[in-house]
Amino acid sequence: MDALTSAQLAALRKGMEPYVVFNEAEWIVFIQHISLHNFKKKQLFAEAGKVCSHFGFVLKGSVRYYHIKDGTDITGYFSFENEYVSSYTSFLTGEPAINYIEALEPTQIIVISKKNMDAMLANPMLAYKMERFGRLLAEHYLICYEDRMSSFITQTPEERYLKLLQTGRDILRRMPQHYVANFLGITPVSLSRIRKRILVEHK
Amino acid sequence: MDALTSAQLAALRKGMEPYVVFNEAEWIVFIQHISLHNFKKKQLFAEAGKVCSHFGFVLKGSVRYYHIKDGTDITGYFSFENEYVSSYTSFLTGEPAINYIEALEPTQIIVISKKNMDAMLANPMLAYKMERFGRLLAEHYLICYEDRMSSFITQTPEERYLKLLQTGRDILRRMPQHYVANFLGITPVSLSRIRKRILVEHK
DNA sequence: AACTTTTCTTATCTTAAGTTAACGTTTTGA
DNA sequence: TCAAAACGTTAACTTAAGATAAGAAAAGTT
Repeated sequence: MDALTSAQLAALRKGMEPYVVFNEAEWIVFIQHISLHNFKKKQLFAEAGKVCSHFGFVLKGSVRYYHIKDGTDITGYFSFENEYVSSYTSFLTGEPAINYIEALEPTQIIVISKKNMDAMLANPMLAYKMERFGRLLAEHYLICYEDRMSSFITQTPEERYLKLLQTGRDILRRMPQHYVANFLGITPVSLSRIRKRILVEHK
Repeated sequence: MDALTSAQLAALRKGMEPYVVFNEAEWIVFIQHISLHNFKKKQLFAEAGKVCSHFGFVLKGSVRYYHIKDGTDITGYFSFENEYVSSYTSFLTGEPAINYIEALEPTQIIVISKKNMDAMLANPMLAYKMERFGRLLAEHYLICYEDRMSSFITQTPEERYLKLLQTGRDILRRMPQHYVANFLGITPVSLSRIRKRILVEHK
């Protein structure tokens, strides 16, 4: 847990801008509620069975969300720079998480604890903007999930992969293929076949 | 579009209680921004290609969310009494919806238009509580989606069905099976087979 | 009550995904 | 730098889901 540089603070402020804009006085109070954490590769940000009592903003690096089922892990999601990260359900409900979140590389995350988040929501100086921030952030993820859910309902794995080719550059460039496969709801072997099928068809 | 009875207003107030509690003065202003709509069976609440500029609270009846793909419709979700309904992504972004929402029976829905919602968010008397309501409601659906997404990533269709048997009583009791099948991400024929498999195994 | 439509099951056939294992390649880290 | 681990592809086999069609049962309509 280290002090934040002004560049790091600026990155966070910019990352929050679509959701909320603080004035100077508010910002000074706000940044007293945050801290910087450095995660080594494979270090856990959240752990199944434990309450995830914090959420974060990824400054640098990336994280992987995964479940463990029958001894093997299954990747469900990723977060990259300038994205938020948490085991949201656990953070919001206070119940133990059912998934793990790990750093995939050395990763810097600005962390807000549940306790500090609640303190800000209860602080008249910040309450309104924090409610708004929370609303817009939750809505942002709601939209992501709605899109992802409907792709599972209406599309085949192959169609989902083709869509990812168009819109998911970051994931495809930076993630090992077997993680991407899980993310698409299939096995690594199956994704390998789909890729081959596409190669042959489009040549 | 009709006037609301006091019983209907009470139902809404109770339905919002987990998220926000209004005092009398606030409530009087709030209810000036809502209206009651009666939907006949099969009448549309939202339509693909059109912006869904309203959201609602189901007083009575039920609705079905569906996509049309290659000429056939695929059911993605349902809302019942005391639940909220909207093509959220469209409502929140202002872009055309990609899905339809229809009443499955004569259905009463209390409707808030985007315009009125924005007016309340801009009204100092209601702004804070509406932001909070919006946050908690979005978080509620975020949690639902997270749960549903992880079931698609980590479970087989059969496992999803078994889970629905435990927790989805309303859906199973009130929805035709071929809608439930889509909801689980499979075809009606496939669900029929899964049901048979389970029957044989557990006897 | 008679008729139509919807719903569910069943069967057949086709297609694709899961499983396991082997192999070569790349990456990692001690 | 060298051995171990991780990764991606391929193959063979198994299992389950998609597509289509037919028929029975249930629900809805006139």
